[in-house]
Amino acid sequence: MPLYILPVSSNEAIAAHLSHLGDLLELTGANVFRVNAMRRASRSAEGASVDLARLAESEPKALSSVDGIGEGIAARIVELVTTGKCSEEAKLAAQVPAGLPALLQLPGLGPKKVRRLWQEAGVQDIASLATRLDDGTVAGMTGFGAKSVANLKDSIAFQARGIGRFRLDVGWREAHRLLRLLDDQGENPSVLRTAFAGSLRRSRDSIGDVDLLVASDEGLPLMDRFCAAPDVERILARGDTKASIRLHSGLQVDLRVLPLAQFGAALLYFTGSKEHNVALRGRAQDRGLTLNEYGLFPDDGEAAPHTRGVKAIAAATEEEIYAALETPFLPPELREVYGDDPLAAPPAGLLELSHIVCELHSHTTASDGAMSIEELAHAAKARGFHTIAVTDHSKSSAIANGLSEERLRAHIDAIHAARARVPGIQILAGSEVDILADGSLDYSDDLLNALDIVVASPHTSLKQDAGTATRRLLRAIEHPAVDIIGHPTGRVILERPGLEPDIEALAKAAAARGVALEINAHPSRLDLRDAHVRMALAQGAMIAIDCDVHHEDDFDNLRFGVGTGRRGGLTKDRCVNAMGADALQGWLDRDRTHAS
DNA sequence: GCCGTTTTCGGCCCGACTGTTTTCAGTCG
Repeated sequence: MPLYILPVSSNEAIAAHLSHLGDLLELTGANVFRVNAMRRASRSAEGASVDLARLAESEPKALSSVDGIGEGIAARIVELVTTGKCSEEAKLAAQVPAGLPALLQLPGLGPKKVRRLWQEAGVQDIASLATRLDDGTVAGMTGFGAKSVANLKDSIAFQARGIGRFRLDVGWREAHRLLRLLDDQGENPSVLRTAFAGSLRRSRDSIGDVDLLVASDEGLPLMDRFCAAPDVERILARGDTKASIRLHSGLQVDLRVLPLAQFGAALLYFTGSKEHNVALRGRAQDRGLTLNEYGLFPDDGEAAPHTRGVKAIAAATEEEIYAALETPFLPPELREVYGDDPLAAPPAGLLELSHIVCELHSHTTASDGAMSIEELAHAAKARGFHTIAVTDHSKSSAIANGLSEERLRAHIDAIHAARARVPGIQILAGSEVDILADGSLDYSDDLLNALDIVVASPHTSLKQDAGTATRRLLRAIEHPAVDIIGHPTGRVILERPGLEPDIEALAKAAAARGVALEINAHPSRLDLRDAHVRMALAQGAMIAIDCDVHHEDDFDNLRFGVGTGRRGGLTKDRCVNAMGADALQGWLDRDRTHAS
C-alpha cells in the first residue's frame, strides 16, 4: 500500500516508507545493493531506540549515527518528516503499477520474475496475474512451466485467505508439538537434540514461519515423519536435509536435520536475524575466517569449506563460535540491528524469566477473570511469587463486568480477608482503572487512595491522534495514585495498531514520578513493544512485566513478556516485577507528592 | 546506498532447493 501521502511521525511509518522505496527500487531494476541498503535502513528505523522524526527536526546530522542510515537515507527521512513525502518514492511509484509491489509477497516470486511478468505479460497486480495464469500467457513465457503456473495459482489462493503473520504463542505451540512428534516424546534414539530458531527464538512480537532444527544422523525417516505430521496441508519443499510444510492454519514450518557437531552453527545461522548473521560474517572475515551454517572455518579463499574436509574452528555450540570470533555472546532476543554497533555486548544484568517474582496485574471472577481471589493467590504462590496484585476492571469497562465504586469497596475487604486464608504470599488490593479519553481516571481519588496499587490502562478511544493520546496518558502518569500504566498503546497484534503516543515524553514523565510502564505479556498485546522499551529505558523509566492474568494458564505468558523486555534491553534492576518484597513495598510507598 | 586499523573506492553472506533446464537462474532464509 503506498504510504507516501500520509504524515510521517513514527519510526514505524518511516520504516514503512523505506521498505516501500526498497520494493520500488527492486521493481525498477536498481542495483541490488542499493535495494538491500534500503531494506536494512528500514529495519534499523523500525527498531531504533530514538525517535527519528524528532531527530530529523532537531539534529538531522545525528540520523547517520543509526546503523544502516547514511547521508542519503538521512536526507530522505528529513524530507519525509518535514514534507510528509519522499520525492524519490513518489517518482518511482509513478513508474510502477500500484499493485505490483504486492506480487513480491507471493511465495515463489522475486523481483526478477515480477519484472518480467510486468514487462513481458503486462501484469499489473495480483488480479491480472491470475488472469494471465489462466489464459496461458505465463505458461508460454520462458522460465515459467506448468509447475510454476500451478504454484503461483496456489500462492494466490493462499494469499487470498488473508493469512499473514502469526502470534508468538501459535508458533511456540506448533514448534513444541512438532518437535515432540519428531523425537517421539523423547523416545527416538536417533534424535540427539532439537531446537526452534528464527523469529520465534528471537521472541519477535509476531512470526512469519517456524524454523525447527534436529540433530540426527538419520535424516530421511525424520523427513518422512515431518511431512506426514497431522495437520499438514501441503509439502512445500523436501530434500535430504531440509523440508518445508504448510499447516492448515497457513503457518509454514521449516525443518533442518544436521549432525550434532554442527548444531551450534546451524542454530546461530537459522536464529538470525539476517542482519546479525551478516555482521557476524563480517567479523569472521576481519579475522581471516568464514562463517556458514556448518561452522566457522579458516578462509582459504575457496567456497564451501565444509564440503572439502576443512576442519571447523568452532561449530558445536553458539557460545564457542562467538568466543572464536572474540565477540560477546548475544542472547537471541538481542540479535537484531540496533544503534551503531550491532555486535555490542548485551547489558549487564539482562532480565531473565527466573528474575520475575511477582505479578501486579490480574483479574478475578469479580470482573472478567476465571479464578477467585484465593485461587489466584494460590496459583501465584505456586509459581514462587512473593506478591500478587488483584486488579479487577473499573466501572467503565462494563463489558468486562467492571466494578462499581461500591463493589470495589467490598472487593477490597474480600481481598484483605483472603490474606489470612492464603499465607505465604502478599495479596495487594488494586484495580486496573480505565484511563478515560481525556486522561482522567475511572474512580474517585478517595477510592484510588484506598488501594495498595493502581494499574491505569487505556481501553477505549484507541484511535486518538498522537498528540491527544500523549496528553491523555501524561495526565494519567501524573495522577499521584497511579503506579503502572497498563498496555500503554492498547494495540492488539495483527488486529489493531492502538495509540501512537510520544513514548519518550511518557517515559520521561514516568521516570520523574516513579511510575512504571507495562509490558503486557499477553501474546496478543506485548505492549509496550520492544522498541518502546528501549526508548523508555533511555529516559530512565521503570518497566513492569505483567501477565494480565485472567486464567491460570496466563501465567505462562510471562516468557513472551520477558522476551519482549530482553529485546528492549531490559535489565533486572529496571523491572519492578524483579524486586524483592521489601523493595516492591518501598516502591509502592514512594513519595507521590513531588511535582514533575 | 552504506561502510571503513585492509577507510573515500570497491566491496557488499552463502548454501539448499525448485523448476526449467542440459549446466543454471531465481528464490528463500
